[in-house]
Amino acid sequence: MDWNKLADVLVPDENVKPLDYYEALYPERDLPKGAQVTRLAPSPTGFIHLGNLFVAIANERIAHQSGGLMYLRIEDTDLKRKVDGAVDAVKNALRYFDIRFDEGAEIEGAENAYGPYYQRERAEIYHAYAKELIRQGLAYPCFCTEDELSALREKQTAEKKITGYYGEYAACRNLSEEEIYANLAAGKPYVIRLRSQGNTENKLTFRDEIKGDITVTENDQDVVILKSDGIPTYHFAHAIDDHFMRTTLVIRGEEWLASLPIHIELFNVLGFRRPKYGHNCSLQKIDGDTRRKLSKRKDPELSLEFYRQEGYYSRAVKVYMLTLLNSNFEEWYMKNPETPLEEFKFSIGKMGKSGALFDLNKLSDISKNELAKLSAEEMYDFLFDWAEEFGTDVQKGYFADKEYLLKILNLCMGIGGKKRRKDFTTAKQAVESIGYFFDETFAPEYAYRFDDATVKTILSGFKVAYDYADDCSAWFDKVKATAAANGFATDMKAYKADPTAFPGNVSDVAEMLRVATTGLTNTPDLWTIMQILGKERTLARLEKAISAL
RNA sequence: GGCCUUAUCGUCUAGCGGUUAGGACGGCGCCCUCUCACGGCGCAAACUCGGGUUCGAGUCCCGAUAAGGUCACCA
Repeated sequence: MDWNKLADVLVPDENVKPLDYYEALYPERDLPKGAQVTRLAPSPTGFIHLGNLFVAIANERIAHQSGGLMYLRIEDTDLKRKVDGAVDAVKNALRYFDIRFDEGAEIEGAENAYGPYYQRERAEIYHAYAKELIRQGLAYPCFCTEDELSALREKQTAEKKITGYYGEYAACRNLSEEEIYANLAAGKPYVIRLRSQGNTENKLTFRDEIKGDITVTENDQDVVILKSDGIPTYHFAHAIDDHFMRTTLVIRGEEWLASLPIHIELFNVLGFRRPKYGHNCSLQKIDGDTRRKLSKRKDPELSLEFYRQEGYYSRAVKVYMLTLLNSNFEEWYMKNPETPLEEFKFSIGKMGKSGALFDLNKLSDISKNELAKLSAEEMYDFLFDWAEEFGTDVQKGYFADKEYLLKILNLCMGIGGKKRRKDFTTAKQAVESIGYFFDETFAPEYAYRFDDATVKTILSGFKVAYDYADDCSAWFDKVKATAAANGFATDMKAYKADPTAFPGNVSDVAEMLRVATTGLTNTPDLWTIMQILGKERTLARLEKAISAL
């Protein structure tokens, strides 16, 4: 058989150059010893997953910490799944979480010497190597149809054989020259398959940077390397791209572990040195009573977009990812709350070996703490940005009077007090929680723990006494006076000694006032709220509450 | 089902032959307190089950069980 001729017929690409050309075009990178070249290789499906971020952070940390670099490669070999704007979504997500890549898709300039970074634009390179494999008799055309393939799979399943295209089942593996050209002449579509030299009887130990030593068997599947449209499959593109982009370390999801034998064989057959691999466990979630990996299809609420919409503070999400990624991060962060995250010594060896369950509680806790570090101005900006994109029109209106809002934020964040409050978890929640400061969203559902008559006299009594000019203690004296006038205890010790001697205490009176002015039982300091609200509005709200009784 | 991987409080985990099995989130209780928070203190809460090896096993070995991943012209 004339393999050279067959290669030219099967992979007609006039741009293909000799193999040396590519080696020279993409030379070894000149980096310090130990520097790692990592990559982010999303497929542009338009869905940015929390898992993508998880892996991205690990890749980014290791690259930059080692003095190396991380690049962005778009794996767009599957036309069917491609979604417009998906690359922008990836870039936006990376920017939102402040994950920098050094070269790759959409970056202009000389530093992009290892491009192109869109796989579809790299067809020439894949073709060059596919042809080479054909010439060496290590790849061949396969004319099997989808139906034939699924029939084969069913047969194998029925016979309890391992499914797939291999050995005796590889129908096109040993087609004669005449048969091949006859099929070609008949216009049958074909793919290019690897002629696997492996044997599953042979096991080898593979060292994974995350999981440690694992046993893998040789690949014996004649996997497709070039699809019928001439575009490579993931496996083939992976081997070629990570070789020529000079990747030193591939951190990817553990779903790739199963295809590692294929990749090992491909690297061998192509004569490339393999990068190191770290297979990262996927995040899981509880689904009913089983836990499973987060799935794009089933868990839209775990897309990164979800976190943006809810207004999670990006740094909080990042910190949470880091605590899951490296178990010693949390302790480090507690000791070094002010130190830049980049100074944490990220260790690939400390990455967990089993999948973690995503814990929204923990994220909320981290969010509160992160948000409590902001100044009122920073909080204003954060909330403003969120509201602009996701808020209601009324909520957008909150930002019209910046001075007013800043006062509210200072109060709700406990700025100026001994301790910061931690009332805010997300932008959405924060904006909703301050709604009572605005008449448009002040919609109280008065719920008192005392009978209407009592509440009415207390509210009325306080309203008469209230003076906007009172300072905090004068104001509270009036609260106490109102309480006393109605027989309520003003001395908590006395009240606690004998609660039955009083109808209630000052705290109950304060709660009535709080409910009347805010509609809520939980708010920051009431006196300050009244100060912010202003005299007119405070009085109006008291009046409204009284007349509602 | 085959193959690979994993197995410590509800969750994330520390542990790397001798520990009262530690921390964080969540839960609960107490204190502080005009409310709510914040903060402080405390409580409950775990080594999947069998066999070995060893003076001694959460830690090493072997099984069982369970869970996860994967078996495409998708990545």
